[in-house]
Amino acid sequence: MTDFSEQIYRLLMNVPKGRVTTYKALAQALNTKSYRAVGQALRRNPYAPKVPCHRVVASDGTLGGFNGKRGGRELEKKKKLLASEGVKILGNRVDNFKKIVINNIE
DNA sequence: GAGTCATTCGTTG
DNA sequence: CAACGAATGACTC
Repeated sequence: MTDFSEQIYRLLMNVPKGRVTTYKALAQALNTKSYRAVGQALRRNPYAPKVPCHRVVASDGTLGGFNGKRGGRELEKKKKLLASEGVKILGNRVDNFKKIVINNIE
């Protein structure tokens, strides 16, 4: 594992349940410009249950990569999971995203 | 060593 | 208002 993934995992851990993060925020927290890299590490999910990749969404509040990329049926699952966490999903966007999104991770 | 990728921003139609 | 392309850095094979 790389320090990069380690940092992401740590940041996700700092995101309380019922809240979501954006790739941009993570990338900024890691001081990187490649938002993709963040998603890449999450996609592999080096830390399966510890890194709730579904809690990470695009900067627009959309589901981002989990949408229509891989069949999309997992998307439904994630949507439900997020709703279960307190994050309501409208279509493929996060409700109150602006309120639950964390633009600034410690 | 090369290819791929879960994004984002900017510009143009 | 909407859509397309270009840029970037990391991870995997």
